[in-house]
Amino acid sequence: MAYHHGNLRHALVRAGLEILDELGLDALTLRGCASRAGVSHAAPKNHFANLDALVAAIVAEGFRRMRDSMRQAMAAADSGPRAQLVAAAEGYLAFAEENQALFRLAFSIRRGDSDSQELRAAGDESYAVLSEVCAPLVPRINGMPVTRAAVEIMVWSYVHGYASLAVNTRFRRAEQAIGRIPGIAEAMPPFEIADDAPPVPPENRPDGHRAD
Amino acid sequence: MAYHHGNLRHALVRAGLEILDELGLDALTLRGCASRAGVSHAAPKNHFANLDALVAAIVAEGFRRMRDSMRQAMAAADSGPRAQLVAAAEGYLAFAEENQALFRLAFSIRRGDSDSQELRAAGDESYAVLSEVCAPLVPRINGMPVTRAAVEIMVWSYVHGYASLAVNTRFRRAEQAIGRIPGIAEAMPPFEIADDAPPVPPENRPDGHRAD
DNA sequence: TGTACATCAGTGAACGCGCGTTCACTGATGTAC
DNA sequence: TGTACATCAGTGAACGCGCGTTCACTGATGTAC
Repeated sequence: MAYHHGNLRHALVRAGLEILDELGLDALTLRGCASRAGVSHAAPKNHFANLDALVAAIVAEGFRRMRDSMRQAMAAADSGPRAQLVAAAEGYLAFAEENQALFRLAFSIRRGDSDSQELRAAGDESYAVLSEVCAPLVPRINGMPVTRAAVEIMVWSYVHGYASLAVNTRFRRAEQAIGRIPGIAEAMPPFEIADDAPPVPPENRPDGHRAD
Repeated sequence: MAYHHGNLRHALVRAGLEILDELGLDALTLRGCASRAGVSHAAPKNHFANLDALVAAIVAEGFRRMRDSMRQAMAAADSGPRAQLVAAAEGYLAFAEENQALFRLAFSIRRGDSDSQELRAAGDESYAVLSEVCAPLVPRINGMPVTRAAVEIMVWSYVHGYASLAVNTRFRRAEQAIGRIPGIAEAMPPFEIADDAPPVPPENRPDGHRAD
């Protein structure tokens, strides 16, 4: 390998993802990433100011993969709103199960105003999928109108909670007895679905993910 | 302070809880707990074989406090099954919000067959509350019968997901716009409630929390 | 087209830090007689 | 009731480890002329 790496920044993120996958969260260090990328342990300094910056880049890539996982499941499913909602949920869950350490990391780092542009954008892109599949849901609970944000939070809470428990606890036996993401298809949304609902344009979506 | 501490084990757990609360997860070390408990850093060895053992004891205490938080909310609520379910959910959420680092820790440590008896018991006690308030829910979704475990997982996923997102992300503005735990009262459970349902005896409860 | 030179992205040794752990020790406690 | 002694729960110094960070350096790259 040449003295100049070529794309060390990207290689470090890749190394970090591999380390998370193979060795877990505790093994994610600057030195470890550098070593796996085949450079000296001081080299990352040229691309990331500190470990937090590298972690942010890794998590951003995680959010993009999560988005891709949802999109992929959606592409393989029927095009109806309900099928798309279910598919997005299953993509979310699949990502969590296949990238456990990354999933945990993504939802345990402190997000703040100082987040990198990249991290914000990746998080938003992932959330946008959820928002999109929630769009056909009529924002009304038992006849009472609610906000779109409320609809999204309810769906997100359910899917995220299920994924989180699946990754962090051991209720697998019970899960197998009842099928994946029970109720998301038939019962979870107490919402009606307007099958011909137009998608909500991005600028009208609540930014629940970053709201505060 | 005497040479013999008296109840160093308990003091170390207490110290750990304080450290979590004040300094966060990263600051939770054997040395830190020892220091805060006012003993030398080698002293914990007499009570905990290693950091994991201390963490297990801390998390066990966390689960007991979580149980207490739910019980307390339930005691302050109406006695009807629906009110009790909502109260338990709010107790769960309140615990998560008031003990963020502890909540994260409790659901991020690897649980396994080697878990201490204390940790298992505490986790079960906490889960038992959830199981109890789910007991009046008729295990049927859209007319289709499901297992009790499925009911519990659906409710738990929703409540846990909401708590988890509230702690780990920033959707507070949206939350305030729609009220706490939206839908748990009116809509979350797609289950009928049998108001005169007898509580499920413990031995018949699925052990979803530790299922595998 | 070739040369000089500034800039960039690496190297590798060194540093200090806090961590868990070990170990010989010592003071306090409690029990046997 | 007093004494001997085993046991227990601490102390404090020392160790090695991996971490992030610093710093003088050097090899590679690309641009000006």
